[in-house]
Amino acid sequence: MSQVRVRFAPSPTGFLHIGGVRTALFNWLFARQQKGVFVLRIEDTDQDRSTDESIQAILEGLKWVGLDWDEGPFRQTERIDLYRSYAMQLLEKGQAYWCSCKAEELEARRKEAEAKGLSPKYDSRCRDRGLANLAGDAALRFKAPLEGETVVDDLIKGKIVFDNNVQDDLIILRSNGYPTYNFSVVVDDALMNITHVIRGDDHLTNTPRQVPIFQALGFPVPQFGHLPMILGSDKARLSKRHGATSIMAYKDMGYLPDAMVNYLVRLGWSHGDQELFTRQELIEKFAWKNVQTSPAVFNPEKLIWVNAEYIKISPPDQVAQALVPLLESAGLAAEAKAVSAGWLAQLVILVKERAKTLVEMVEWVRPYFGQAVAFDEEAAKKFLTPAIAPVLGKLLARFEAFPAFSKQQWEEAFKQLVEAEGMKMGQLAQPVRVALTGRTASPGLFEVMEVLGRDRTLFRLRQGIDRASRA
RNA sequence: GUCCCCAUCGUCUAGCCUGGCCUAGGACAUUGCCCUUUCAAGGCAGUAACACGGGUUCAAAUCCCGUUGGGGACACCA
Repeated sequence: MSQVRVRFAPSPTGFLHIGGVRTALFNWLFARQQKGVFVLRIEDTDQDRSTDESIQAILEGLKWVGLDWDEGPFRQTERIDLYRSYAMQLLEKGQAYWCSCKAEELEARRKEAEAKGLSPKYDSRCRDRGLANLAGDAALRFKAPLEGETVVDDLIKGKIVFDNNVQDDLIILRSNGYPTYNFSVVVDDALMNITHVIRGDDHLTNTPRQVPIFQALGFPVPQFGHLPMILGSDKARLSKRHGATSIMAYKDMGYLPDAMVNYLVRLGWSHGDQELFTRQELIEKFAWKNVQTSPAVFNPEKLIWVNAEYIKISPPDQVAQALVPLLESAGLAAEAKAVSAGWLAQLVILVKERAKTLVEMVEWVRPYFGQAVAFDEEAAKKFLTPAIAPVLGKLLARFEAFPAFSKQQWEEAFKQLVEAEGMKMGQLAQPVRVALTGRTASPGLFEVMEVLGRDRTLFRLRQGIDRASRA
């Protein structure tokens, strides 16, 4: 068995979307598992819609989710001569012909046929005219087989049979000399020795159009695998109105790349009851037979859960690193710069069980930067009252007696005071929480103090007492 | 309209190929309880599905046919 070679071939007409990432992911997984080659090819033969920014967005997106490619990126626009020469080969062999029908005419005939309830396929009127492209404005059409059937043994869907008589003679070279998708794909997949074409379900009906071209060109036909689509909550194809579809939008929303990969791979693939996988496990356990044949609805809530899990289990320094850009865009650039990576990782540990996304984490982490605390007015009003001020004063005195912070000792001192005052834990804990963090919700008090350190804890306690006495 | 694909809890899915172990399992979400200094996290419990109709068989979620429903494709887009 020769080496597995797969490819991801997006068209650069926008950002890299979630469906594209999933397609790339399955290709990548298979390549890595089989010790094969993952090729990246940019299908930019549509001059009007392709942009360089879009190519950059695709590369950026793939890099973010960690799907590295071994060859490419190849751009089809740099290979135009290649397609032309193969098209000419077909013409010479009599397997293609020039068609002088104008685009508008074809459009009109299609509409007419549809109105009559007929198939909108091309009527092959130029097929046997033996036209030459004298004016240079004809399109080249492939002579599709008129009878028989094309059988595709799909890796995911199994055997699929298409009647050849429903296929029409598709254009392989436009009148402007540019190849069309179905042709350049075949030439490239053949020339790049692609062994397995793994793509979205939406390409399934392109397969019986491409297979005869492989054959006409004398190329071996690769194996095909068609991944079911991703749907929105209304079961319609996933699109902008279902929420963000750009992979990079998820970075901005605070998702971890590993979480995206884990969620996306489980959307259509499973390994028993397992929900969370490391990359290595994914590579080892991936199998076509476990790929779903039916489309899957994208569920943002489960994505959030997966992300929360990854925030909890990923190495804190790694999460901290991913958090930095989010801190920056939240206006905490200077603060993030002022602290050490180690301390930031401590902060992550402090709040990681509470944040489901990095964006949420930014808010959880905000109170721990800087010397002073910013009070939530409502929280301060409710808990930093004149009545509590003297108790906070006593707590401050007890804490000050310790030359250094010790979680056990300080907690002990705190509890003793609560008992001495005849209070309930919460009656003192909440005011202290507000003094320390400015808010009514936070991680455990003594974990907070640990991250804050002795000096800042005492400073903020004084700040809280001051506020309470003036209330 | 034509062609193709698909069909298990609200959602992602296990089970289907190789019928019996399925009183249909797990996860997300949801509900309740527990834990608790707040918010989370966590633990426990609950609600919830084989689209429908025919076959085949001693036996069907599983095999076959049909219906219905959903998706996709029918461009000088990819």
